[in-house]
Amino acid sequence: MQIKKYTDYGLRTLIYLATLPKGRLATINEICAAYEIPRNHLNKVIHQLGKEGFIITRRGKNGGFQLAAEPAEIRLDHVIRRLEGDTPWVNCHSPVCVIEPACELKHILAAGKRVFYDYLASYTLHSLLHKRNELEQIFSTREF
Amino acid sequence: MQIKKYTDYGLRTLIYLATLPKGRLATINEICAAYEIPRNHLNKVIHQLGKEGFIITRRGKNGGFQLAAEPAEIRLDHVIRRLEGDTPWVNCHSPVCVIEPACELKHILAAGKRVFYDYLASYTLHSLLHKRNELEQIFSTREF
DNA sequence: TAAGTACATGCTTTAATAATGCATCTTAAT
DNA sequence: ATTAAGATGCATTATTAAAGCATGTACTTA
Repeated sequence: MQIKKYTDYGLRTLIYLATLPKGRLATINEICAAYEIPRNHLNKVIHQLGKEGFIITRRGKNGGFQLAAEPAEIRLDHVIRRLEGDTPWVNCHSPVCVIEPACELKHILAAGKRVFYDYLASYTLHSLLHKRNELEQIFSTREF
Repeated sequence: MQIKKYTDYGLRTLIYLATLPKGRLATINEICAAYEIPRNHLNKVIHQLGKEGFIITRRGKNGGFQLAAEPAEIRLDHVIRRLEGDTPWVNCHSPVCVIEPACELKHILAAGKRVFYDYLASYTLHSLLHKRNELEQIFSTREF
């Protein structure tokens, strides 16, 4: 039970973007450098963030990406659900569980999962910027 | 984000035990057979269930194990927390995340995790026995 | 319009961890 | 003593996430 690095990288990307002046594009290289994370993996994360509509990407020279909405409009439950994948937290098939039709567990865990995401729904990207000044300082001391 | 088979096997074991008449011991072999799951893995699960005090194990000939308490006294949050391991749902170290000191994410996810387990705390092993008759029937048609 | 730079895409490989297998030990009943 | 049960530790396999690599496509700018 732990979110994937993939999801983590996505959230970190959004945090980074939120600290930039509006309209300024960031690049994949810039974010790899800032967080010291591998470009190839981040590549895929950025691509999905774009597909899901959390960021707007632009190809070509002087391309890059920026937030598609205000930080306060980007809900954490949405981001994590999409990046993490929204599968059940218990797998009753493959291999099949013989008591599956009589078993309540999947329903309880599904409800628990809902409760978890409902809680996250009260937070947005903006909630992650509480120490925005510190974040900016960390990033500023890392860029070339 | 999915519970481990290990945890799943533990829950299934408890469900099986709860359908037995009080005082009757089950064996690892019996449960592997009932669920068609590998003995070696279950072995470790049973051992931990005993260590954690959810079941009482007895070695030696005619040994086995039984529930250590009434189903209604065995809380699902306790069982899952122990079997699943109670680590944070996001890993900010190894490798270290450069914004860790300024980042709110871990606190929000930790709170979400608490909300999840608080929800599970309203359920017990008894909650999993809603279709007890069906469960017993499934088991009875599987035993030798 | 050619060159360069950025994201997009698909495939392959590696790493991490869960799951399983195997051997042996310990305990208890008969 | 023998047998049957869980306990324990190490080795192996399977699964999946993570990372690497190669190349395609879009867009800017000289």
